[in-house]
Amino acid sequence: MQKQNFLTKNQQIVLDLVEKSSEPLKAYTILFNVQKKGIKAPLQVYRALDKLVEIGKIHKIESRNAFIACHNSSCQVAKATAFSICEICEKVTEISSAGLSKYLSNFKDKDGMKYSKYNLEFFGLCKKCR
Amino acid sequence: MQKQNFLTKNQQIVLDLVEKSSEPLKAYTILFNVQKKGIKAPLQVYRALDKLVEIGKIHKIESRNAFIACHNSSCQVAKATAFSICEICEKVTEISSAGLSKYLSNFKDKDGMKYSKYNLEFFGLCKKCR
DNA sequence: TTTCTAATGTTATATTATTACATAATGTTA
DNA sequence: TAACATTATGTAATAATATAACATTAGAAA
Ligand SMILES: [Zn+2]
Ligand SMILES: [Zn+2]
Ligand SMILES: [Zn+2]
Ligand SMILES: [Zn+2]
Repeated sequence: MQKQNFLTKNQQIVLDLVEKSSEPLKAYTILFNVQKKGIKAPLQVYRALDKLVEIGKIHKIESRNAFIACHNSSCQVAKATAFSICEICEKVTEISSAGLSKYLSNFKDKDGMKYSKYNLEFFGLCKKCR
Repeated sequence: MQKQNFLTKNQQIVLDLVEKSSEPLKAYTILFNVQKKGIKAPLQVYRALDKLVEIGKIHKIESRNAFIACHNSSCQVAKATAFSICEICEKVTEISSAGLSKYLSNFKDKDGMKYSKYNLEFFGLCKKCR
């Protein structure tokens, strides 16, 4: 096996695919596309995805059950994520706004809850689809 | 059938259950609990849920695949939602903050995307679980 | 009444995700 | 190195979530 800070074989295979993709990929789409690389079962994909999400290399778009590579060095290891999603073409973009992340990271609700993480998804129409 | 602004029988049955619940309910939990009322199939539940989400009576907690009744009159009919989620006890609370909703509704990204909707989920530990 | 639309009922199936268990690789420490 | 703990893997089976397809019915609209 490998050290913590390196990716294992399956993790690297999955990450390579997700990073090459211009759109969020679903778990079974990933599975289909990595079968030629020796990954045979859903669980192998899900395990790799779990780890990659945990270390912030990819993010899950919850409303789409799909995964996208992180292209935002300032997203604090999967703890603070924001995306824009076009409801027509389904294009997803990771939002990188210092103002937004600062605002949300500092947000306190009235119940005194202590937040360690957030995920924000904006929906609308992208430039092309308007 | 009934007029648009009234709920149909199945919609009302599902809404009643979700409103009575102190926690988000999953679709199949709902199904199980409304079978005595005559709802027999998943699709009947999903159709009711879809409509109730559409009109803002309930919200879907995307990260949990679960549904919660709206307790926030100011949430613009399912267009602007924010929740806090305790990662230990799984308690979910709808956040009702004028400042937050104003900030997010006015948020513009650099790609010039026009947003019509957002969903925000905060994760952390609630008072009790800290 | 006729026609249209939205909701319903029902069956089957698709999609997404996890449990369980056996094995192997690596890290840790004595 | 040997012993042990931890993490990753492989595999099969199954659970959980969600939708497709089609027939029917209730009400709205004209
Ligand atoms: Zn990121
Ligand atoms: Zn678009
Ligand atoms: Zn609400
Ligand atoms: Zn809690």
